[in-house]
Amino acid sequence: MNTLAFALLSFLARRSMSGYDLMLAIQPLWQAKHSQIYPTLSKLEAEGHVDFERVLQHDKPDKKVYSITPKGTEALQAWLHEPSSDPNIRDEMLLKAYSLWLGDHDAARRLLEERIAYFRKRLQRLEGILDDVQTEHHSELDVPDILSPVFTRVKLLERAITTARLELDWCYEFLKQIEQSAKKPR
Amino acid sequence: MNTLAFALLSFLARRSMSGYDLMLAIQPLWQAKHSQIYPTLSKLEAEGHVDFERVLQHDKPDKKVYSITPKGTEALQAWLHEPSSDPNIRDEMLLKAYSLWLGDHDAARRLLEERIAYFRKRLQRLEGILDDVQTEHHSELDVPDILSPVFTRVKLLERAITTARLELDWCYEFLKQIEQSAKKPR
DNA sequence: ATGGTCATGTAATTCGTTACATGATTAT
DNA sequence: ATAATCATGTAACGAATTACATGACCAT
Repeated sequence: MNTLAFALLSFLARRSMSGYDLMLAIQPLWQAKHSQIYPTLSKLEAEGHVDFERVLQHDKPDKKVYSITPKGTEALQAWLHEPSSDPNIRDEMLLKAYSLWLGDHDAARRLLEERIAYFRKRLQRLEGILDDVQTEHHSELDVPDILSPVFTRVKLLERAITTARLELDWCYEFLKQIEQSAKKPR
Repeated sequence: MNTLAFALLSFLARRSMSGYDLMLAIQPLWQAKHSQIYPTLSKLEAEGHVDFERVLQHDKPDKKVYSITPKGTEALQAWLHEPSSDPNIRDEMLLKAYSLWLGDHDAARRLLEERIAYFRKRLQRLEGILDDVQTEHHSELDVPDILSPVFTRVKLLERAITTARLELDWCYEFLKQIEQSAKKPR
């Protein structure tokens, strides 16, 4: 079982859903296309880690609703005890920022503005989700309880929001310095 | 040309070095193993984006020192103007944190302590490098100048340091909440 | 009509990791 | 002796993206 398989189990442990739902839900934590998710679900099913029920829909296409099995839950719990591999960040923008000295102020500006747009959108989405979760489960969140699925979810949402804000701040400051640098006579 | 190829050009644009040196230097910005770097360098050489000189060493094995060509610099500059793909983060630890509600306090503790150790080490390394760069180029950094390779490098180092500190803070707070949660009778 | 969402799959290709291979020097 | 660093490469495998394929429903 690879990390994607455990990622799918992580979501199915919270609620049963279709491959399509998983594809959408999984994105913030582990990006994968449907072409990778469907075969992985088949494997998990063959191994007995998940099972599924065919749900017929009149307006939309039929779907397979997957659920985690006891065996799947055990595998997921065992995985929690294993050491994790180092975080892996691949960001083309950072690579370009590193070589901006070879470019012009215009390229620099566009590079950062693109990324600012991306993080603004992301921030809004994340803040909306956190808001929903907090109003829906206000009572549960007074006291930290790791054994609550809501608590761990909120922890990750908060983290995503703080990092997004930080990324935005970095972009804004860099952009400001680019404008300063552009105005300076050389 | 893929992103790795541009990553290699980004480093060679600053100074000529061997595939081995590139393998070490590239890690903070784009992780790649030597088995991927050597063939990519061969391709870049075949395309005329880089060339190399064989340097004989008496104490160590001989090496090929690669340099970027004018064609390579042009390709790199053109790449700066292209839109960047979204950042891609793969972090097993976050996935496990999301499912910690299924585990025990001990698994949670170990998960975070592992990550704390990782970021402490990383922070130290980054702060050391930034220190060296700043003392070596103090005068250049008074006024922001994007067209200076030192400036863009410092920007990325600062960013890496801030995010590492943030990650650490998040881990510490989470760990504290885990201890609180463990003490509470259920 | 044109494009978007819902829904599931396979095939081809590229990217990335692990393993195989070699060999000298230096430190513990 | 044993492991680590320097140095370069190939082969096999697994992971991930892109493209191919189908089809209904809904909004503009």
